[in-house]
Amino acid sequence: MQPPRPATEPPRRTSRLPRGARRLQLLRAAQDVFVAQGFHAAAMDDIADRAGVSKPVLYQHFPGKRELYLALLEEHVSELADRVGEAMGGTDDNRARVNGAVGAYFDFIDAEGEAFRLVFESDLRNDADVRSIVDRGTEVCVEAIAQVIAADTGADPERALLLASGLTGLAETSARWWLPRKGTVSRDEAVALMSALAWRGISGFPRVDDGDHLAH
Amino acid sequence: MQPPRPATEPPRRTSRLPRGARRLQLLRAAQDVFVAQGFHAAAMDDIADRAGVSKPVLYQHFPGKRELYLALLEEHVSELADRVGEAMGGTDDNRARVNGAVGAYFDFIDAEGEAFRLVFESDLRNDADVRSIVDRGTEVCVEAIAQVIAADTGADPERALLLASGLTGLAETSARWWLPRKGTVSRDEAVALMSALAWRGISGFPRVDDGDHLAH
DNA sequence: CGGTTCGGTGACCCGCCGGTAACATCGGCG
DNA sequence: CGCCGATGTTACCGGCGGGTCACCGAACCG
Repeated sequence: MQPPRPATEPPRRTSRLPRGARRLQLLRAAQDVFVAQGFHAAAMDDIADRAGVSKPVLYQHFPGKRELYLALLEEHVSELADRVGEAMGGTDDNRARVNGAVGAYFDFIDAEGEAFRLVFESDLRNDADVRSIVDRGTEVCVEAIAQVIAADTGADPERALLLASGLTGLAETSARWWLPRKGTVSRDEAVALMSALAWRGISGFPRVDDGDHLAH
Repeated sequence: MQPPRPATEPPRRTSRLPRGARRLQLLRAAQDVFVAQGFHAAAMDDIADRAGVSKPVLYQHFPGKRELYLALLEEHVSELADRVGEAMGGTDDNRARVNGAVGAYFDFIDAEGEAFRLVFESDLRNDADVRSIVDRGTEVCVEAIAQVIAADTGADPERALLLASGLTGLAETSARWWLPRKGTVSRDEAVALMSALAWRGISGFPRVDDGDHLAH
């Protein structure tokens, strides 16, 4: 799993690294620690130790703990938003869109490193910047889906957004439920099942020319 | 050393209270502070201040910050689980069950005091006890729903649980999306819309006698 | 009216951890 | 070689906040 380490992995501590490489290594180490312990329980010393380096090095690359965290958060929020965006834009078949979007959530949550916990289980949601980044990410996903719903059912924007938010919740929550139970249901089967649920639900709102009688 | 206190100290503080009443008041104060600031940002002094009392009083009623938090968490997790349980047990009509369960999530999230944030946005999820309480709560909700699904569609337990978890996610996420937008869509309309989505989805899995071909 | 009790307080302790200053090396270059 | 500027390290500071101690005063009771 680890990238090809230089065979010169001696008993020595990490040899000196150029700035760029060190920075990436620190980001990886920080992600591991933040995911495993959360923001508050993670100490800067833990992160430095995990990178085989001392604390001041961290501060040579990042101005503070919060900023380090924000960088990682931003990265993974964008990742999810991109995947969902691709699922919406990559086809004209709405059934495939649903399948793709549900798959995007499952793959994001099943990704190596459990980075999704930074996004969905952040223990820094009180921080205004964190809240703003996370909320903006879900907003992007919800809006991408709502746009398709509005276009293909004629639902007014408010209701399309509400429906879309429900679908993202369906995908996110079922993926998180499934993750520790991967052994019993395969990824493809789970995605197929949840896509079927979502599709049967949303395809029940057919195209109309005025969107006023959806909720009966 | 210090001349007598500037006697201009205005009127008395809070009147004395019997133990039980004080305890309840402290719980209310703690909930307000924990909801507004999260566990980590909340200081015991904040909670005591809000109750118009000094910190040691807090420790006469609760052994520590964590325990105080756990008491509140437990309370609200049970509340949600009870509401969902009632929605499942209160009727035989599956359409009504869906409507009731979705309504339960909306009401829980729309409740005075925003206590739902303790459950769904806890910044102490790393704590083993917190995780256990929250997970157990969602498990109870998911199982209650899954049982009905399994009984009425013949789906095997694993898949019924997965479907049920998706439905809870749909309700929870859409309710949280709706909350700050109450002004534009009424509670009843939102519940009706999301119930319709969920019902169309789940009622597409009809009763069968062997549960093996649901996910095609 | 003296004393016991119980609700309540100001002041303090101390461990943890984010952040920093001062010092140590490695390696390239003229 | 001897300098210099990056890369790293050890050791420290400071404050925030959970938790505690010694004490106070109102009421109640005999």
